Amino acid sequence: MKLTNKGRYAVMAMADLASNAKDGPISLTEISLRQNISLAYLEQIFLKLKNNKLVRSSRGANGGYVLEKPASEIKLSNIIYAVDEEVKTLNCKKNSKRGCNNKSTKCITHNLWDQLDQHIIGFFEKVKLQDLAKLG
Amino acid sequence: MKLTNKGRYAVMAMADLASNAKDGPISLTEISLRQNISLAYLEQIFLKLKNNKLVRSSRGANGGYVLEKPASEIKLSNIIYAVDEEVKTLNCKKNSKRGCNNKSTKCITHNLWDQLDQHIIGFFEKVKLQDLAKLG
DNA sequence: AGGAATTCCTACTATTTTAGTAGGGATTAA
DNA sequence: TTAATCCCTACTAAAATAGTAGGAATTCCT
Repeated sequence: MKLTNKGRYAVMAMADLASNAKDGPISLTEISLRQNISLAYLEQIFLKLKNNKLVRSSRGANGGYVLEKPASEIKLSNIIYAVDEEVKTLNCKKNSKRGCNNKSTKCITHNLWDQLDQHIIGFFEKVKLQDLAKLG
Repeated sequence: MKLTNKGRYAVMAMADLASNAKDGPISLTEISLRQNISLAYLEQIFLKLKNNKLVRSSRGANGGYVLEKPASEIKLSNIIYAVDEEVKTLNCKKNSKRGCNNKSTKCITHNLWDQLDQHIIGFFEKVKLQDLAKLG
């Protein structure tokens, strides 16, 4: 599973959005200052969040982002998935001669890693953005 | 959490040791062939496994490795820990000005990530090497 | 005694991934 | 018209990963 700073930043930023909700949209500049994440990096992250329909944007001055759905309906797995693309611990490389080639006894750990993935995904499926906002 | 190929190889190799146990020690050459992992890489891995008292070695011709303890007493977390050193998803960097500095509201995800670590560790704590050997 | 098999140990290196920067364009409110 | 903001792509530096290389030490076997 790719679980990096980018994923963490995304969760942080979304939690920020949720807990600082106001009338209009919230600009990345604000989030950048509050969460101490570089603006340019946030832009990249929000591009993906937007493409995954987790936030809605309005452009121009006073523009910014708002949650696309209520915080109670956004699962953390959605966020992680949006920015990290794959929610798998490790791919047993398809065309590699090394390691797992997914047949018979070669990769005894294959199933194990799959199970772990499910575990992690399950964890993030359970927690909603709303749950996090309470902590902030 | 650092959960890479090295960790997976380590688990594979240990499972191999467990399920191919015979009278004498098993050489890395054998494991290398069976599991399709380079010998030199296996050597590095087994150095760590040995330092962590998971295997015992005998040198020289006909040398090799045996499990230090019964497979029923070796937890996967022991193995992962031995080769990957840290079992944590992400460190909120101590001296970084970026991201979490672990005070107040800055890092709302800090606790979350800690919980996830516990989840993953718990997973690997439950499974014993013996459980894996059955699969192979 | 000598050769082959094996572990032991350290250092190096190529590749990939991550994290972040840079720069310019498009849009909108005031 | 200007400033703020989103939008988008490309680039880059640093870190981590995966693996190689090479030789030393040890032990078995003939």
